[in-house]
Amino acid sequence: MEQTPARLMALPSWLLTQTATHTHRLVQEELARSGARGHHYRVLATLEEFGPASQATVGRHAGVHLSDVVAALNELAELDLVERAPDPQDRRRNVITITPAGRRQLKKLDKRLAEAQEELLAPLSPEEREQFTQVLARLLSHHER
Amino acid sequence: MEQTPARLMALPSWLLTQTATHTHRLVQEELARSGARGHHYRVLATLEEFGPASQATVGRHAGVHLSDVVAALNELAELDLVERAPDPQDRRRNVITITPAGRRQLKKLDKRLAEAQEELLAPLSPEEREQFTQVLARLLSHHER
DNA sequence: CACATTTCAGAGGTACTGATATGT
DNA sequence: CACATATCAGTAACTCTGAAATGT
Repeated sequence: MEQTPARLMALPSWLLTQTATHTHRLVQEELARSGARGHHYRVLATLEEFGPASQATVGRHAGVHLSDVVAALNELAELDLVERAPDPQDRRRNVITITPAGRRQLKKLDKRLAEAQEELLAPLSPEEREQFTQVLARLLSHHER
Repeated sequence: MEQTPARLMALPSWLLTQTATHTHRLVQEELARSGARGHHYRVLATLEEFGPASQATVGRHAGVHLSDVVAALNELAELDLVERAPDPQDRRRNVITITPAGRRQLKKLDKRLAEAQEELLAPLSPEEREQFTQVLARLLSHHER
């Protein structure tokens, strides 16, 4: 990469989105080593933390668009990491449940992601990492309102 | 948006990429108000700061993939914001030059982006903004090596 | 009837791969 | 010949829109 215009280097939005691009690549590579992709982790994490739920609910928790939840669940069900069963209470719904294999996969992915964080934050001291994370959390919650 | 799994909220990579998504949207909306899109600003800024250059050079400075430089320049040339002329020294090359209208557009976009930064960083104090920007710059330069 | 859920088809911006034609 | 440039076609992951079918 050659020199970047000063205008760009001074723009937080540019620094942020560029860093996010690198981060995204790191995360994707780590997940791929366990045969998973972006949405898979979010969906599995949601199911483990909030329990069985309809696809719509899973999507809202996981921040995955409804249209994309379908595809993600197809893939996860294919690998027997989740189960999809009709809800007898409300026949519009499917109830999605994480399987034991899904929990094992989730644990693996947790480790992968821990490594990705390490790579991402490598140049920062522990205090800086903490601060940085806090600031990001504040920004995100502000923009989610 | 409903509650997000704790696992995700604790992941810097997640916070970063999510915030980047919001940021990207902010920036896009601002640029769109002046009829521009992502690559346009980067290309114009590069041309103004480094002077006329070949398409390949522009792309490397602007961080835009060569395949995409072509399309961006087509659009910018269509709007008379840049000029594309064959290089007599090296007949493989086009020399790209920003036009006066291009400079005016760039100034407008600078203002748009300043507003986007303001929105992005709204919850932070001036010192926090400064720190945050510094940390991002360190992370980016680390991952660009 | 209004509304929620699942599903599919497709668009739009970004990043990238690969092939080709042209020229140094 | 190796290499650089400009161009085009197409892939991939992500986010989102719109519409249809089903059910509450």
